Amino acid sequence: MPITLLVAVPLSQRAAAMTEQPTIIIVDDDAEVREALSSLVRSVGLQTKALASVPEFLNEGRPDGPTCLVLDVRLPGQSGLDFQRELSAANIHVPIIFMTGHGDIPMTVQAMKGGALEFLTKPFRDQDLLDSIQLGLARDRAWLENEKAVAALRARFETLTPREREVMALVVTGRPNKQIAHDIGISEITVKVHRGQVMRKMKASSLPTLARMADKLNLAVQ
Amino acid sequence: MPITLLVAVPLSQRAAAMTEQPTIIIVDDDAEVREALSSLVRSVGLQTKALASVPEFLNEGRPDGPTCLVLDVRLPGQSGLDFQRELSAANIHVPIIFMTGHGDIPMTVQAMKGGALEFLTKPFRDQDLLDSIQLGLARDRAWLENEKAVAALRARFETLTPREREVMALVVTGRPNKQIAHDIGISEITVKVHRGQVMRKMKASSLPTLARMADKLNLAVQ
DNA sequence: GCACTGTCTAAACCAAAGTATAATCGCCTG
DNA sequence: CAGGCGATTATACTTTGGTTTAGACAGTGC
Repeated sequence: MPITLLVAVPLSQRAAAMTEQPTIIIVDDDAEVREALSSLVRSVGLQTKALASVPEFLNEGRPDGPTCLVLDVRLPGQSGLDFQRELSAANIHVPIIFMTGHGDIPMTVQAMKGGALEFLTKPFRDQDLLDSIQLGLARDRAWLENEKAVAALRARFETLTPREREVMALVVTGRPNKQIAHDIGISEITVKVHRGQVMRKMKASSLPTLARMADKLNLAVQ
Repeated sequence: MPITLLVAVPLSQRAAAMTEQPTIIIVDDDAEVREALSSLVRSVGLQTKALASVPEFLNEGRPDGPTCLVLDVRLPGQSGLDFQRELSAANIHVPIIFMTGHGDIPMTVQAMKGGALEFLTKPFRDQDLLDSIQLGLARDRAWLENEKAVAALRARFETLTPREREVMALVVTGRPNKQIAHDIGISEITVKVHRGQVMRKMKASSLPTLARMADKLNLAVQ
């Protein structure tokens, strides 16, 4: 039986503490608009970072706390949609709210398909933007929380030796020790030893718990 | 310990055989457009049903096989977006492709947020529609397959007696028999009997398998 | 009343899981 | 080369899990 271990490696570096303050990043090439939006967002008690272009975002570094991007689709250099694609390709997950003065439907469709939270046409009501921002932050908080949990799991999984990983992959399918031993050609007692180690290292209190951890890690036997 | 069983009841009646032929439902009030689209879709070997209005859809009854809706957003009576909301509220899951001659961005955003697959502006290229339809069918097939599996699980779960469900809910948390017995105030051996029954009735070959079934059923102990 | 279902329990086992101790072997590193 | 780690195994036990057989009791429906 050929056994392969598949572990999802979610390249995101955004797994961060939940205690951090939320940050709203506003990107618009028009300084006046930037300032107005920034002021609006600050008026509801949220921390903002106003930028004129996209490269600044990557240079500035990403905040650790819950984040929401407010982007003009038409930006100098790279368009907002290109940037969205780029973030997506780099596996960087941030809720994006697009704004546009002269957008069209295909552009809107592309943005929404790409996972945009909202696509506002200027002029829009302040409250619409603020509502979207709150929704974006809520989603990002949930996402960060999940990401944090998965990262913790992965860290534990990485402390497993190759053999332990192999045994774990089979254990979570529900195969009995005897069968696992036969599958990988070792004795049953050795399987038990590895299995015990896996439970301890993964901090799993029960078999169903371990199975759910494996599922979250996309651990699979093929 | 207060124990509650939560079972998701997915009101959809669309769990059907995978062997059914796909059907594309085209709704447009313009008979010429309807015929042209219908002909286009049939030209690639797909079965179509052309309708002039939305109520017809519900009267006609829904096809059992993979389905994709092609809707003009502006329809006589109820708008396409209203209809989308209605389907969603009724928990009827069908991929929807919208078409429009005079749409705007807010309308597009609403449709996409509502889960629309595509939002095409007339005139569009035939191939764009056909591509979207194929994508819609693929998604619907996957959805139907999953729905079918969950329905089968639910059917088995419903053969369980109240006590068996209670025991199952605790078993899948990983609690040992002795604790479960204490939790619900019966003897350990009775728990074992119920547990065995649960495994047989649910056709679960192992504990992790049973746990995954419970997860799919949204079975929870609170 | 009678059959039936659901629930509960016990005795008697057998199989599987889990733990502790101890020992062997290969490999790599300081 | 000594020490550590990973992997392997054995012995010896304890604890759980799981099945079978058999009996008891309450409530439902015919």
